Amino acid sequence: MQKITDPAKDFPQWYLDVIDAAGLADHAPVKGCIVFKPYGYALWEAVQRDLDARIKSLGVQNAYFPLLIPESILQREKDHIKGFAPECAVVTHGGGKELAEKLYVRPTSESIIYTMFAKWVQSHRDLPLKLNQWANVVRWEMRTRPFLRTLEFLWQEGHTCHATKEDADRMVTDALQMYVDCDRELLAIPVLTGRKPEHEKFAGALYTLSTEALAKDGKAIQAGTSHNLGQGFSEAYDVSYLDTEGKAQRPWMTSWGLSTRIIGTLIVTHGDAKGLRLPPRIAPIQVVIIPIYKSGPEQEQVLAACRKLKDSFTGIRVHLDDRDEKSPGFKFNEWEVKGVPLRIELGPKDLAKNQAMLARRDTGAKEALPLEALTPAHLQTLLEEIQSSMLAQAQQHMDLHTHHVSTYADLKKHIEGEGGLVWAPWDGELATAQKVQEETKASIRLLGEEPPEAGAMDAVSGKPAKYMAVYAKAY
RNA sequence: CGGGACGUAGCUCAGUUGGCUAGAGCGCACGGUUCGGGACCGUGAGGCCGGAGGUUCAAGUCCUCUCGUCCCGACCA
Repeated sequence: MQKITDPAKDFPQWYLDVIDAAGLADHAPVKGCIVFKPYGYALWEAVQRDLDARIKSLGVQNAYFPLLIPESILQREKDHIKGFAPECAVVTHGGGKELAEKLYVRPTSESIIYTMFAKWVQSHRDLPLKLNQWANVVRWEMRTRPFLRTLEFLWQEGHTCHATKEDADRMVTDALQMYVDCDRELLAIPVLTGRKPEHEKFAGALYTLSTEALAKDGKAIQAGTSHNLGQGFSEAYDVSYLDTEGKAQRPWMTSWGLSTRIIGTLIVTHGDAKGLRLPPRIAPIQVVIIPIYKSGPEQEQVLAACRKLKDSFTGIRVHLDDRDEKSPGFKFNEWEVKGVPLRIELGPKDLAKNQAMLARRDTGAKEALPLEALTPAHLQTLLEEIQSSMLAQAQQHMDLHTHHVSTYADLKKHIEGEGGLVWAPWDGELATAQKVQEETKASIRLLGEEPPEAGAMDAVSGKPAKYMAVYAKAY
């Protein structure tokens, strides 16, 4: 197995090494696409299980819409098509013949879903209509990297239709909170939330809310986003309903999504020089048991003890690595690369003392424990402790790399130094944001909920500030 | 799509001014000895040198085109 590049020396190479060494994904024979290997797909399945339950608890039902969207349908919302057309894959032939109308491979599904909403929504009694789909989408990105940006990616996209702006606003914030909860509780990823500036919002949206995580290299990553689409899509797709007074009304739409990019976010949030580190709640294997023995009678004794231990761990995702051809040292390293939170080592010396060694992946701490103390309850407690410890570590990293500045010099200093999230007053002008982006590569990730202090000036332009903005280099 | 680096065994790479039968380490298969932090010995399998075209008596090596990967930009989840 290959050695992993030191993340301090070459973070991008470290990222690729971890994906390879941990067996998460492989390059596909298609430009910009990856194959999810079973261990990597298991992570996505865990996200799906967790998020699907949360989505349903918001009263949203799952449905599925076609992959291919007729050009005429995609074109109906002007801003939307303008934003997405340049990065779409287009099907021009089918059945050996050129198609009369081109079919777009969905880059997102607003257009086709709202075309159906137009049929399904007639009365105020049909609202709210709340659907979600788990799907793949294609966006022809110029630059790709595994999980973080691929031509085809997997995600869920929620689409809802409401009678009032207030209802839609509530849906948008509920969806965003759902992502915050999933990020924090399942993935132990702390996130910052806020509104995107006008020039960064979703094509065709009224406004966009997003969650931003912070990678270990100081770059920001969007980890879940939620849009209030206003009435523009209702207009474009001719969705209307009759209110209680029999008057035709335009409903309000929302859409929100979280993609397989979250797996990349997981890697760059928690990974270390030894490889992947997985928070217990998402880990496909939470505890790995490694037997240690010389060939001979002790082999079967040790293995029997390991099996007994494994069988006693009900409710825990446990794996017994009983491969005879690999040495214990090899196994220690392999499971550390794969990020398994807890390791139990059991050998003849332990057996003689009726104990086992217990090692934590998050801290590296190792301790001897009597076998009778290795109960499922004890392990569960420990796994929960690791879960919260990993969230705390990530939160600490984010806090340490969050700065508030009032001068452009300080903004530059932080961005060009260790990176991170930099709060600065912003005058709301696109030109100011562009100047910063050109000179520092940092963009405005989101705007704070609170307005700037009275009299605060933009750190760059010197004009009166309208917002508190978070600048960062981003993935 | 612009700039840079690179495509030789599953992986990482070596291969001299173009020259004879293309190499190493790791991994893989088999046998044996091992097993408390990536074990060791032996044997073996595995290559139209990314692809196409060209120059040449002769191309992994030189030229052109093309496809792909990685990095840095612009675009974006």
